[in-house]
Amino acid sequence: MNTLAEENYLKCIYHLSADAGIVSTNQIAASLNTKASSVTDMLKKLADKVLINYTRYQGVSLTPAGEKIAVGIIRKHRLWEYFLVEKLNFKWDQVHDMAEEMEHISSEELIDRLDEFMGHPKHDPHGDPIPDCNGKFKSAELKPLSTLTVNQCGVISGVRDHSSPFLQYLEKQQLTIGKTITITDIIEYDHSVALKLEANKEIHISREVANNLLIAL
Amino acid sequence: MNTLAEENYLKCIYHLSADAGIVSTNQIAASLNTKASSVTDMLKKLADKVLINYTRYQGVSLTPAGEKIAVGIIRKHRLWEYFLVEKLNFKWDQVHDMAEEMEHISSEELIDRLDEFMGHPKHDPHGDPIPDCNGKFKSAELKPLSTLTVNQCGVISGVRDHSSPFLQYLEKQQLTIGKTITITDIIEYDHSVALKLEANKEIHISREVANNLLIAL
DNA sequence: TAAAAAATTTAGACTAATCTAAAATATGGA
DNA sequence: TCCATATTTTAGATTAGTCTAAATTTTTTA
Repeated sequence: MNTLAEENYLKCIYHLSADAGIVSTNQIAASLNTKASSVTDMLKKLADKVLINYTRYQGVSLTPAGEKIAVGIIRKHRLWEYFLVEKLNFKWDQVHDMAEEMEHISSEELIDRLDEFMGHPKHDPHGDPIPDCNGKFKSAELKPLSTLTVNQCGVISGVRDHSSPFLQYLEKQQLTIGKTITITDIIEYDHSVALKLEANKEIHISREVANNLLIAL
Repeated sequence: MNTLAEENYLKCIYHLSADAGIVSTNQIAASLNTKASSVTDMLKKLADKVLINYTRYQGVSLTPAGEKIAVGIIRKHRLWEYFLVEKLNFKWDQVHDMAEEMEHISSEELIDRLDEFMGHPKHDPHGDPIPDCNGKFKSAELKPLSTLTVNQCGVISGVRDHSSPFLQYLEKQQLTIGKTITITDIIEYDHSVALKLEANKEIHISREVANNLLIAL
């Protein structure tokens, strides 16, 4: 079908274009830890396969065919993450690298059966939505915690940073998916945030943490 | 660690040396559907890494390090096959190609947790023994059904041919792992075998089938 | 709006894994 | 034991993906 490298480029372009629409060569190079010249080579190949729209110097976007492949890989990634956490008892900060390998197992039937085995979960352990077998999914309207105001209340529903250190920090602070929080104070000076957890526990987080925590109102 | 190709060569050499001890370049080429010259190149690389014992024109065997890697891959393959059949309800003739991909997922912790999740199974769906996390396993003393004599009785415990058509045929004849059979007749003319299944059902199989069915006495 | 800076592409080279064709070595039968 | 045949290795080429360095194009800014 497609090579490992091709799949990784498509997935990367998909994620980057969520923010930007059109994605630049340098963005891809930075995201994949490779060089811009390598990216250019691959873009030509993907354009030949009609998986991306590409004109020299003008950046790229996915074609419908390319997007379909990317979403399929993301579906696999998130289902395997769910499996690793729910069935094999891994922590949410341990599963990313394993899922990064498992997302390239090719069988569609395998992933559909895995989906069924787990009861068609709607979200992965980090709160990201899992596309269904047709690639459909709706991403909830989430806002960074940093955009809330005092007394606003919401449910932790996602993260913008998937790194282990960040996830471990959240775990320690009990700031995990599904928890309800209420903003009690916002410090003008450094934009840090004080908030109340369910058991009335008060905690205080930096602006950066608040920026990377996504809340459903 | 090691590349996909290296892992496949090591696994292949492991399987071939079960019969022969020392394995020839041509045997490997035939088994991997590649050319002898490609095999020679890879053998040099594996010898440099001290994963095989290799002298030009003299065939190869695995070093302890090479065998350890091969057994690790086989452990993964068989555990994933067990998972696919027991948890995702695939048939025993459907799982080989998927496991062929999954055996290269690198995490040791993943495979150990999978092993635990499934209750440390001792055999895969085809009756092959699953090495434990130290690479230890004992293969039962199995004999091809074709070597039994009239009135001998035993339990179907393995197959020598893992191809879908053979496994599907066995399934249809209810000749599956764990079934007890008794030889009722051996036809001199073509060495075909008549046998009795548990429910006193009588069936008749060719010499070739009898050769590929492994029995524990 | 033109020069400087940044981004991108091209050119040429490298590695891993493969191939074909030719050369070298081993083996088995007369 | 020697030759024909089979097996294996070498030589040289190819493809995918990557790299560095140089050239080109775009963007910024003065």
